[in-house]
Amino acid sequence: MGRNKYPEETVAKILDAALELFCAQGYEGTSIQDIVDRLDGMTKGAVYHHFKSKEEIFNAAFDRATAPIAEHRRATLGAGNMTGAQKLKRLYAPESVVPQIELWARMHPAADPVKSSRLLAMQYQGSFDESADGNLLPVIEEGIADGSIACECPREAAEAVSLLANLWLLPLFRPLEPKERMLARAQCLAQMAAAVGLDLGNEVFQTTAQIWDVWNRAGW
Amino acid sequence: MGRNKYPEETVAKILDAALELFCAQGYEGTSIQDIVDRLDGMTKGAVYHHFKSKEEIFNAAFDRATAPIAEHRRATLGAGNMTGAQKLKRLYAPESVVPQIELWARMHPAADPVKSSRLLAMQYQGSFDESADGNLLPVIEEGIADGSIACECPREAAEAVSLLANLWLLPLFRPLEPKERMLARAQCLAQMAAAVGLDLGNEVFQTTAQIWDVWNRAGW
DNA sequence: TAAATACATACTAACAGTATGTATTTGGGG
DNA sequence: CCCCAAATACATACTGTTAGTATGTATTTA
Repeated sequence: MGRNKYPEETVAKILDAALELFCAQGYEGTSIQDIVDRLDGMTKGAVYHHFKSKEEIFNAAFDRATAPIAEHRRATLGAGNMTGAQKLKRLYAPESVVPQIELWARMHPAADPVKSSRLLAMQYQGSFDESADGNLLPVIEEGIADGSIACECPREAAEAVSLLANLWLLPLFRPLEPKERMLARAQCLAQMAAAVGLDLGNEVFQTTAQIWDVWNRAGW
Repeated sequence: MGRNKYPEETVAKILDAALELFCAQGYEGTSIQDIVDRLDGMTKGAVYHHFKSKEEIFNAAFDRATAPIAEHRRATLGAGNMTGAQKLKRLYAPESVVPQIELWARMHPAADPVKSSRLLAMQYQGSFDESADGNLLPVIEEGIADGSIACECPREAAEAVSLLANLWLLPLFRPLEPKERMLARAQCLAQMAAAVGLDLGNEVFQTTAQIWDVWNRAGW
């Protein structure tokens, strides 16, 4: 194929193919050759010219997919002068969560924790990162500072809520439960969060319902 | 090596070696050859005579290690005529949890979610199984039946508590936090559980402290 | 026009798993 | 108790697939 004048197009193609395959088949279930086969005409040499390992492709593919969504989430928080409590509610409102879910749904992850163990590990690690360096803990602390949130253990509450939201409310690695069960989970999480001073707002239920719709429509 | 009169000894050796390696290096990080190399003189043929795949070795190794502990846990619950609420507390008392933790500590799992992603997936899946088919949900329902527990969403509460206990209170896949942080997590979980009607009892704090000691002594 | 870039081609090493061979034990008939 | 066939417990030698590398070549850039 000679040489492409615009190599970033090649990189984009590689990452698109990789993302889809990693989600559908898992990390171990996807070979570099699988990816190459979707890149009509291209060969492994091209892939290994742009990326030094399968690991790097995996990380780059997910970073690329999730970065704009994280950016959007940050943006909705930054705008206006909201209290910490208001920001917390917005973090779990449909407008913040649904774009992320639509991405996941398009990626068709396998509803099997073992096949998706690598993705699961990412989400697990990500839950701690989200609470520490991401949005959740800072927002809670902001709320404590401005008096809109009363929480005695901000770090712990953030971690627990983040873990449950990412690994329990999101139906990524398990077969989709009936809608009312998912709503019951949301209700349960909201009660638990309230017990440690976090009001997730009533919008979590709309969020959960929309997540379910998206997931159900995607055929899970 | 000819043929062993007592093949179950060979099986035991294989599983012992496999368990240690899978924990220390993860599933993908451990090759069959790694296991064989610890079985002085034995070869791959022996391994594949007793087990049909790496997957099967993995499952057999963990089943073998965890079965007696699960049995012990069941036994402490069965004995005597306790209410559901009392059984629930006992589920998180040191006597129920510490044996399990000592096993994990001996196995030296890697404190890295990605390297241990397969184990993490096991624990994740196991959390749902534990609440559904295992001890937790049945105990809660027993408590509801005998009036000692008032819980509106037993299934959801069981899943949430089980997930947090297994993936957050147990320091399996993340570096060990300072002791006071772990105790704060326990406190936070207890508050959250109480909010959905589950009293985990005061022994969770002793349990958490003992877990920390075991883990710390094991050098994490 | 020389160097850097974007690929392709051809290879290696490690891996899970298989096919097959061989020695030992077991179990049943005399 | 003994003999022998079948089953068992391994060892040896192999295959197919994989991530990754080494190297070659055409195109672009400076």
